Amino acid sequence: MAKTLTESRRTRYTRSVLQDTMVELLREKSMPHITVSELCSQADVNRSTFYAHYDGLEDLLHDVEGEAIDHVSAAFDDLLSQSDPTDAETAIRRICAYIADNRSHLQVLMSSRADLDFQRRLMGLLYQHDDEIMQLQPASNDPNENRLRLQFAIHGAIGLIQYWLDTGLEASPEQVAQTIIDMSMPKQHAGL
Amino acid sequence: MAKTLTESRRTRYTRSVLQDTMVELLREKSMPHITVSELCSQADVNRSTFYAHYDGLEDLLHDVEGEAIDHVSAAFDDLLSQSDPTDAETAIRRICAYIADNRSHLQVLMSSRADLDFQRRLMGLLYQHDDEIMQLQPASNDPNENRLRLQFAIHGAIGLIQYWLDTGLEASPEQVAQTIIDMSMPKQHAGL
DNA sequence: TTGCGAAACCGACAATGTGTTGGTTTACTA
DNA sequence: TAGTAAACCAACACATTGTCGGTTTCGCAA
Repeated sequence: MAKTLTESRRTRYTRSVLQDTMVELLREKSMPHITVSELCSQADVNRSTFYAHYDGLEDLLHDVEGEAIDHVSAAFDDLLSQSDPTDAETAIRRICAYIADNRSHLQVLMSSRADLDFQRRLMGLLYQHDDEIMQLQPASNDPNENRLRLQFAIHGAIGLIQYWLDTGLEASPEQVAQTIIDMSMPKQHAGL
Repeated sequence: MAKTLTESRRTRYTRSVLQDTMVELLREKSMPHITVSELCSQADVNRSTFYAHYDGLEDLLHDVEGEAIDHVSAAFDDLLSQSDPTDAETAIRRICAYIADNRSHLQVLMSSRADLDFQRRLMGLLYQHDDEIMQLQPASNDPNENRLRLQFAIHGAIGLIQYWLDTGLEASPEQVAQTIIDMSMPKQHAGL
């Protein structure tokens, strides 16, 4: 959120309408094809009012994403605190279950219609827990190698989840979780 | 390319200037912040002329990507025909070497400044060779599981390469290739 | 080499979207 | 219930977009 406006019932309602409309529009078309005018008209909010709240469409989207990120982050911390800190596998399974439960918003934000910002921020979240992910892999003597593997694992996991959401969650959460776990553990090799 | 125009020295030149300018601009700013006007001014090409060749900026970008895809695809087929068809690992190593050699264009097209189209088309290319990739993995009885693993592997590989390009190719091609190979082979598990 | 035709240039057009502003109306809240 | 902040409204200057009809330039082929 860019513009700071007093927090009241009315402002909260207006913001929420704008946010919801943004998500609705993102179900139909991709970001660059959405205009402020059309959003306001569909949200039944005056265009001036929109600019009183946000700098532009990206700003609004960022706000929507932020809210989702907060939810995910909270769920994350929650799940990780519950499970044995050494048990990364359980955490992954729970995360997949969480995604399945909250598909509606995530489906839109993870799709290619929105920014890449959400994916980026999600990756940032995963980086904060990189030690748990590393745990799935055999420690390498070369720290660079670990970084490359982490990249592969995070992109792979997010890509897989995106595919999962795009295909209407055909696969079960357990199946997805297991795939992530299996694939995050590389085949051992003799080294270069 | 949308508009069909006779192939002549002049048209080829104009197209190439427009394409090059697009890539230049993409080095500075992302797609939605580029305008037709600015592109034409920088390319020193009349705006009408631009519209004689392309429907819009996306169209032009698509053209640029198409050319790159053609190159990559050709290199792909070339590499695969040279190497033992059962030897996927060698092919991956050669692909990484190819990327390192042609970094300049790929660096831009793979970045988040451009479309996601290029990534998508690149994935499509990989799908055509899914059997080679599958080869790296233990066959599963469940075809769905194979699909999920393929998703993970492809997204992981592309994400890793993107990271590699973004960080100015710090790692060596061999290192990247080896990481892809290692990570595409999942840890065995007892099944669900 | 020259001349024809296609392509590039030029200026202008309506249409659409963007931010911003000053003034009015509505509704929460103290 | 009165005051204030937020929402509405109308209008603005500005930029960009596609699309014209007309002119100039260039290159290929006779």
